[in-house]
Amino acid sequence: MEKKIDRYTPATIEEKWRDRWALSGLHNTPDVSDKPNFYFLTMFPYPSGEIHIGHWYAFAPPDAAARFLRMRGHNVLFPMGFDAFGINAENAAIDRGIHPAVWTEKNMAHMRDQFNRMGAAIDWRREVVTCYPEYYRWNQWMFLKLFEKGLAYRGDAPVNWCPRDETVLANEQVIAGRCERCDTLVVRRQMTQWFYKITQYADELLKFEGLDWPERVRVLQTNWIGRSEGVELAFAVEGHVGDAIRFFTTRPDTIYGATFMVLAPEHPLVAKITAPAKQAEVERYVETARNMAEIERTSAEREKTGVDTGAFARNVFTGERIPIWVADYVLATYGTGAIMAVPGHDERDFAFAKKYRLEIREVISPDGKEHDRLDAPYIGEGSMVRSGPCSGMQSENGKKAVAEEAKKRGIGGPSVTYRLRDWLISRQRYWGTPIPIVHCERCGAVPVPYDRLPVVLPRDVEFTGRGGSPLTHVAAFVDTTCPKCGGPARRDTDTMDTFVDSSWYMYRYVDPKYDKGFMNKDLGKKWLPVQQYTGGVEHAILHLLYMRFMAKALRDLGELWFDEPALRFRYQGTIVFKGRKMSKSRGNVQTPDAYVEKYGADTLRLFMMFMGPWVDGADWDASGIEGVHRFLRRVWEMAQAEAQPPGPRDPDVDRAVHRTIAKVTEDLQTYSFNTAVAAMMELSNVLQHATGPSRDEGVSTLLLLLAPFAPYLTEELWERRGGRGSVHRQSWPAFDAAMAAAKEVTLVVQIDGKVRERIIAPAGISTAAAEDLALASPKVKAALDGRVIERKIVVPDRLVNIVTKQRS
RNA sequence: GCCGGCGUAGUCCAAUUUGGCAGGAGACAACUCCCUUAAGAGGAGUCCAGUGCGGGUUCGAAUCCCGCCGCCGGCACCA
Repeated sequence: MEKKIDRYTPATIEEKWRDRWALSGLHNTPDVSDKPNFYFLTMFPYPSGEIHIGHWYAFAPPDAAARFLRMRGHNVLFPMGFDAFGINAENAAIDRGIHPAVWTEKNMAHMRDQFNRMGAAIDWRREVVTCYPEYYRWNQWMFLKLFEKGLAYRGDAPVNWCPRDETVLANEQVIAGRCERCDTLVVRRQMTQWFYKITQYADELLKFEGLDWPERVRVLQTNWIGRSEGVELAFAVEGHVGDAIRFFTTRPDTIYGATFMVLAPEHPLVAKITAPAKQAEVERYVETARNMAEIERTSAEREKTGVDTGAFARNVFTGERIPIWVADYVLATYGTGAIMAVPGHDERDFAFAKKYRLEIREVISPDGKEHDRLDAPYIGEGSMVRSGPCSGMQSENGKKAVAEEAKKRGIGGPSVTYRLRDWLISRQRYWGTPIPIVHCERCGAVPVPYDRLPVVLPRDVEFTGRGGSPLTHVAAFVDTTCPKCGGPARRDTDTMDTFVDSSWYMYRYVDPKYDKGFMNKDLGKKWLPVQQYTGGVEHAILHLLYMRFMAKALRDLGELWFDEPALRFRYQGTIVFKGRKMSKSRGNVQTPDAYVEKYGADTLRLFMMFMGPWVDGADWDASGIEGVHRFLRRVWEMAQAEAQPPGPRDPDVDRAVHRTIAKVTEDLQTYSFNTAVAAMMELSNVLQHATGPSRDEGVSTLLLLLAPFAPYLTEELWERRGGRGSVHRQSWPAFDAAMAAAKEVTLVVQIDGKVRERIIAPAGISTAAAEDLALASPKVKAALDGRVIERKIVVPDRLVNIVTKQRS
């Protein structure tokens, strides 16, 4: 009797299970259970309004990995939320007159729904939304704590300004001179802003001990921090007692070749020391530099420019007067913003000296001899020449000698400089966390008392897109009284960088409603630190660095009991479309909706994981989606076929099943989703031609293996096959090495590396027996005719290679 | 310029960790045949590279080493 199997209609079964799972609370994670807790976190999205293909790629594979861990016996926390502050919402308000809060709320509602369609096993009871006052009040609380500790400070510095977004940016948000968000060329501005002192943790951030993070991310962070060892020295300025110029160098051994000094245009001493005759020229130069786009100014290709200040410094080591120049090839934001220029041994100084006819002197010689003319700077190490008492020393020793001498004279000593700058957190935008500071004419910058938090972002605001931050025009917000003296005062109208929000959100998920602190520590102790974190590699030196910093700062405030927020990190590559990054402005964003409708969420999930290695990303091309859909349809048919009549087991089928268990288990641990899917396809190909109990059991095992990948289909089939409870509550199939082991192997027989014969042999055959078997083969005998055997190499269960030479 | 990573059938990829049969693990596309349908589809099979190029190590190299070429990231006047 033929059993009639209905067609696989994903839309029906997916809707059915979405409802049932929601009702039964299948995805809710208890804080305590009989299983060990496991915190699996994936970077939360910005609520742009649409879950696109890139989101699927970021979320579907980790969801499968988290589901896998559940079946492996862990109590897995897999939360989701929204990084809900940010400039897009504000721009929507300006362009379309929708309030950012309304726009964001609408988008989140839509995206939650899309997440659920994807079948993501999210415990929504723990959702975190960063734009709610109950969340951002803890941003403010942390700010005040950091302020008390000196880890938050207000400083006047040259900062990155994005003219399009009309706000300052942190260094990490400037990519190749352009705004990370909108790609606009960034300019420098001198401004007083709030900073978080991430540089205090520079050395600790370089340590990755105990962290299972990809090499690539560690290298990116290490380079970004840019630790550099050297000495810091000071040269006195002629006629300006007490205004010595401090500078950093990694090559103190070249100090006898320092024939001039250079200050960055923003250096505070420039105005002070410039000779009256040069004043106009210097001012003009500084002004020009100030107005230059950052990218142009820092381009190494551009010809160097500068002006003489007319002032002189004294090179303590040579005793010479050396001119002080101003040039924009010296960066105000690195080291002390000043250098000793050694044109003989530095390419940049050499080019500058050539152009302005400054003295170029050789003080390091590769061969120990003095040379009169240098055609190019010599960058390497060597022996010191024309270096007074140090002459004849090797660079290596000279470095120490100079450092010691400087220390003795009290003008400097060993020093370490970092490329990393403090994190600028102020933003001149509305849709963010208000900085909890009040400016009083008498008391200065006064922190808002803890009991008056949160400082709530006013809702009633006009969005014109002109005249700076909308907050500055809201009198009800700005006008306040000083918490200290009670006099009239103004609130700080800047808001915090949204990366502040995301630097600690992982602590909030454990109990997002908790109102006695940023984290419910009793529950936090059961979950933290995060055991597995996933997300895009583009955050390697943004979010991931800030998040590590914040953990260390909170630890030092006594709020955390660990050093690192996430122990293991894995990233996904980027999905591009026709070789270009997907973005709204390019108008090439690919949406999943049509595919979900046609093939179902399970197919799209599976396809996302099948496209290729997850770390590699891919160029979006849906042409292969039919293949995975066909596979699911075959599983659908196979799992509902008549039960097999009783009969003998089939060891070949059993072996295929257990090898697949091993393969999928391993691949899920290493995030090799593509090969896991391939292995399941292979198994289904085997099962289709199998019979007997091995087939029935194999199909059940396949459903379990497939459950994390295709949660809807497997749940439906599990039910139809009379499975008890949810397939997602089942234990992961156990691997049986004995069943996976082959009883027979194919031995390849090579003669001089060329394959001549294949022999079926029992597995585990001894070396001697394998050799005998090979030599007994007629084909081998024929091939050996006229040759002498030199040696035999046997790889157990794989091959026999017979090395010969011509019989002489 | 510097630092990473990657080059395998028409396409996406596997085998690289641990050197051991590339009659490719899995797919897409194309083609042939079979079976079907209201339309979709389904099944069986065929086609297709010798691993970017050159050298080396080895009994044996896609895999290890060296040098080129190409592509993709990141950094880039950081003293």
